[in-house]
This record gives sequence, C-alpha cells and structure tokens, in this order.
Amino acid sequence: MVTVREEMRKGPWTEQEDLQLVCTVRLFGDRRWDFVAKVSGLNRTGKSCRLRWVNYLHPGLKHGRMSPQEEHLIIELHARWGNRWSRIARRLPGRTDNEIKNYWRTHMRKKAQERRGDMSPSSSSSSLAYQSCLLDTVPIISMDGGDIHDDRSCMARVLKSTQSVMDGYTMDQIWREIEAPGAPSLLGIDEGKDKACSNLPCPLLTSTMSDYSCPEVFWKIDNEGTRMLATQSGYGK
DNA sequence: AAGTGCTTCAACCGCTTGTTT
DNA sequence: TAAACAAGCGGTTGAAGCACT
Repeated sequence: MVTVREEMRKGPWTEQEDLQLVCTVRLFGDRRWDFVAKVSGLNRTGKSCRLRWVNYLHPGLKHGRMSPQEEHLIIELHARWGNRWSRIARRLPGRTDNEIKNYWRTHMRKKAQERRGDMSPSSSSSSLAYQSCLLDTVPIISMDGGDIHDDRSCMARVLKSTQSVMDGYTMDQIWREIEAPGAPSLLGIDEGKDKACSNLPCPLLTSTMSDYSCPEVFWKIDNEGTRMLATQSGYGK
C-alpha cells in the first residue's frame, strides 16, 4: 500500500513536459487543471500546469517584443486601472498578465513616470481599442463529467500508445505550424468540427480521438466571444 | 578570459473569488 | 446556506543571459 504522497516537480519545464501538457489539454480542455495534471502523467500540480499553459503554451500567445501600440496601451490602461494585469491583458490579445506585469516592471514604469507629466487624461485613443479575442482562437476539446477513472485510463492508453509519435515532434515544430499563416489549427476547428483532428501537426491527436472512444466535448464560442461547452453531458454549465 | 552587476522573465506563493455540492 | 474545492490574480523570487569592467 502506497500512502506516501509523491513530491511534486517544480522549476523550469522541459520540452517533453510541454508536449505532454499540450496533448493533454487538447484532449481534455483547459479547465480541470487538477485532472489535466493527473492524466498527463506530469508530476506537476494543476496550478503549475495552468500557469505553464496560460503563460507559455497557449496557441494564441505572441512571443515577441511589445509593439509601440501595445506599449502605449499598457501605459494608458495602467494609468486607468493600476496593477490590474489580467484586466489589462484582456485588451492585448496574445499577451498574458504575467508578461505585461514583467514588461511593466522592466520597461515601462520609468517611461510612464516620465510621460505622466505631459499626458492629458483625455488622450485616450479609441483606435487602440483592441478586441479581446485571444481565447477565441483556442481550439479545445474537453472531457465530460463522466467517471474519472475511465477518463484517466483512456488517457493513459492514449499517451502510452503515442509516446513514440510524440518523440518525433519538438515544441519548435509545433509552434511553427501554429504560427504559419494559413496553417490549419491544431484541431482543424477553423474549418469545422467535422474535420477536427484531421490536420494535426502532432499525429498523436489525430489518432487518439478516433481510435479511442474518449468523451468528446467541444467548446463553442457564443456571440459575445465567451467560450461555452457544446456538449451533451452538461459539464461546465 | 574572468568576475561582477544588471536585466529579463518563467515560475512559485499566498490570497481572493467563483463554482459546486 | 455553508463548506469544500477549483481557478484566477497579483506580488515576489531566482536562474539564466547579457553587458561592462
């Protein structure tokens, strides 16, 4: 009988861990992080998985320098809202609260102080009103609320059977495919759900959804850009 | 080339808020 | 309605990389 709780892994993520997390999130969605952490086989907390996904692995993220427009917007919104980083981040598609927070600390605080003197409060530029559409770009498949043991064993089979396939892919390759203009989304969600999984850069995902009868639940986007579950199970309502 | 200080940013921590039972 | 749990948020830390001496 094993009663000793395993020590959770901390610190920087490896490429292999990233791959495992990406594949697990694609299969089960980015909601139940404790579940994702468990079935992925990663010895990480759900919290850690969520953070890694949100701040680094999320397909909608930008990975470059801030543009002048983004800089301007950060200054403007910080002046208005203060350190409400997540709120500010929602106005900057592809940027995370963590990234903006770091950026502010390193680049902008000084600049903002310099500019505060000559910036009138009415200088807000409506042309800079970005749409908060980051999350809408994320193709997600989620689990339903079924028996957790079934889901876990399903995932275990999936990961095991496809380990060799995953080995052939690096995160760089996945990013390139995600970022390539006109490239199919990871789950082909842009072209309709019936084609989901047909154009995956990671072959793991094509085979798993059809080869194993894992619960299939899809997110849909409502008119306000809010993700909702389109499901027969009612999970996530 | 080696040492030192600075910058950057990924990741953790603890608290708060929201959701489920 | 309250308790338990999950997710989100903002602050902080520390390692890695870079610039300068």
